[in-house]
Amino acid sequence: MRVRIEDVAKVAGVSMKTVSRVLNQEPNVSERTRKRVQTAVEKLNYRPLPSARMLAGRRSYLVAMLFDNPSNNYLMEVEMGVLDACRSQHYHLMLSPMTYEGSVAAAEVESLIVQLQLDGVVLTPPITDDPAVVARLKELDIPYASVSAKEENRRIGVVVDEHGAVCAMVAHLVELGHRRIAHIKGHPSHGASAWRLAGYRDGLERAGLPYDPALVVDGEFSYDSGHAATLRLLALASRPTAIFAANDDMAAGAICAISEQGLSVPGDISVCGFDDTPIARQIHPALTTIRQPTREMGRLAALELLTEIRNPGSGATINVPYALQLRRSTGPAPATG
Amino acid sequence: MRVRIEDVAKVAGVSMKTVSRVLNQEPNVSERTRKRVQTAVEKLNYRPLPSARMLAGRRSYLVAMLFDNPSNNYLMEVEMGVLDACRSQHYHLMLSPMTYEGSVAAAEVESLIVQLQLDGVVLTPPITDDPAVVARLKELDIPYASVSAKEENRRIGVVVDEHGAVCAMVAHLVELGHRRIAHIKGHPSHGASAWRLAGYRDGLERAGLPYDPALVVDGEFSYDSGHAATLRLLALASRPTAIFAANDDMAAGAICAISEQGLSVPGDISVCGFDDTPIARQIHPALTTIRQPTREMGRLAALELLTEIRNPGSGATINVPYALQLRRSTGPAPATG
DNA sequence: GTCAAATTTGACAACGCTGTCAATTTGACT
DNA sequence: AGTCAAATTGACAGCGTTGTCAAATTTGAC
Repeated sequence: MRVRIEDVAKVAGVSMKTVSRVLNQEPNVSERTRKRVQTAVEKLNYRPLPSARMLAGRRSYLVAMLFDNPSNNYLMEVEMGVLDACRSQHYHLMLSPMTYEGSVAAAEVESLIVQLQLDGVVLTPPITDDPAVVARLKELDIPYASVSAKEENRRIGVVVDEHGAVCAMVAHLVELGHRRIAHIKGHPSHGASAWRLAGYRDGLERAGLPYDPALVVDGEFSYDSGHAATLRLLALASRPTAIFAANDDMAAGAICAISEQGLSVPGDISVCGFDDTPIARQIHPALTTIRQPTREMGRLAALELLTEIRNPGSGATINVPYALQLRRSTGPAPATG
Repeated sequence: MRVRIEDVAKVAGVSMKTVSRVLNQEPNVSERTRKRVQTAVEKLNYRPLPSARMLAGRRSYLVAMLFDNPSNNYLMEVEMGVLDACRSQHYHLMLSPMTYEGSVAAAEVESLIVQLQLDGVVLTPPITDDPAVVARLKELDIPYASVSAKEENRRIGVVVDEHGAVCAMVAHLVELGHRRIAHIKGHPSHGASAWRLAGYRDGLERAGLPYDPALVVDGEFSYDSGHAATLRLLALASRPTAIFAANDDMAAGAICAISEQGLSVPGDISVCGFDDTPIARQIHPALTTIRQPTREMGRLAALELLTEIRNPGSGATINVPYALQLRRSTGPAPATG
């Protein structure tokens, strides 16, 4: 038989309304009762029936996550985090894949929000920085949180100090003796691309190394683009001894291209990436990269969104730490070129 | 202000219940009243509120997808397919990650279904073959569809002819001149592991090759397990010239292990996998493997589920085609050993 | 024209939850 | 101890629809 809020109330020895308060994180519940209610909820494995809440409240208790598939892995991790946050607050998640085409996207968002009466939205890159979508969201005055948004679009959400992370990575390469460090840029529409490039430049500057435009080539976050970019770098008169790719996929492509040319990693050229996706550990040599706590980021972004929904104005942007993952793809610079 | 069923009733000059009857195509309404009600509905542009119907009626228009993260990629693809199907039928999807621990899982499933009044469930491997979960689902008499379930658990859902696919792969290796073909098994709890092993054996038999147990080693679908298994194979007195791994991750591990031992792929040993995950194209050499239309499978499974929900007894199991993806990791067998 | 059976209709109570507002408890200060 | 405001809790009335069951109407056989 279905467990109702009334049953939980009985077990906890309080009124239905108090249980409702705990479930919805409303204020004015003593810590002691809150605990008791939570225990009862868990014991009975209670979950509020969505339709009843929607009908009684005027909210939908629904949050959507908008995405335009940058990478299955990344997305799934963020999604798990968001899911986690939603479950802990008895919210539900709607997934909405979008074909990112400017105005179309904005219209799609609007119909989603209006028809489902969404309480809020989680944005993932690159939609975080789609001006049309962001503008529409603001017009509709609906709370939204973003994961790794550019500074100007960032009001509520979560970011990592990508700039600092890249500086640290460059410092690591410099320490290994590298002086000619190349960079493969990410897709221009992702905010991350700019941050990572900026981090690269500042990293060089801090190490007192010159910035050489010839060593910076275009990529678009895909394996193939990394492969192609690397071939261009290898064709240079004076080759780099290290390559920092703006993500792991491109770094993997780079390693492949280098091997194909009969050179070794890290013997001849060191390679490093960004993201620490599974591929980083599944190529040979394993990739030195930067790990973001992707799942945790999804969780925190959703948590902030729910906070904002509950209490407009109280959502914030959270900074989460990065971590350098040193593996076998980086090593001392070769004797001299 | 929202138009309610009461307003329609007033305009049509009948009771709310009669309006409800017309709306739900129930019998026992005279043609004359039906017309009048329909006119009123159109005039007021009335749409019943979903949450109110759900609460009063007993359907939730909610479907859940249960999973225990076998692979982010696989899952995301299936999920997108399921999502697609749900959207097309105005159903909604609940995601439910599960920690797969026998009895715990079954209890969790039950509370999910009962508490949310789910109309149906989509099962993904390995949960498809969890006896406790499947049994509970049957007891609750709730429709469920599974993706790639073992034969005995398969009532509604979608499968590919994995057996045939593996036979075809073995035939491909034989054609290249391979005679000593090894197999790295998958995780024993996945139904797929058994199918793939059986396909391997039958493939050998069809080619008139002997089955040598020494060439079949345990794995568990992970990169590392593939790596370790390969080292065991390479240590054999008489090495295989080809390795068929039960999935791509293990095949990637195998290629890495082979390179580490100073051997070349496919020069010394050919390697092939199963699934055609992104990694297949992101390692060097690119992996020969078998592609399943994962996304489409999710879509079809969900579609069958919805069919079954709407019309009990009408759901079926659908067979989808596989496709051999020939890439660089397989080549002619070496001159002789 | 009558009466029972079949058909059509309606009144009203759920459905499970939250909002409102009043009742009770707590605790800081006389 | 006594007072009063603030914090905490609870009673109860909806939210918009459908299910149940009884009432009203129509039908058809005699």
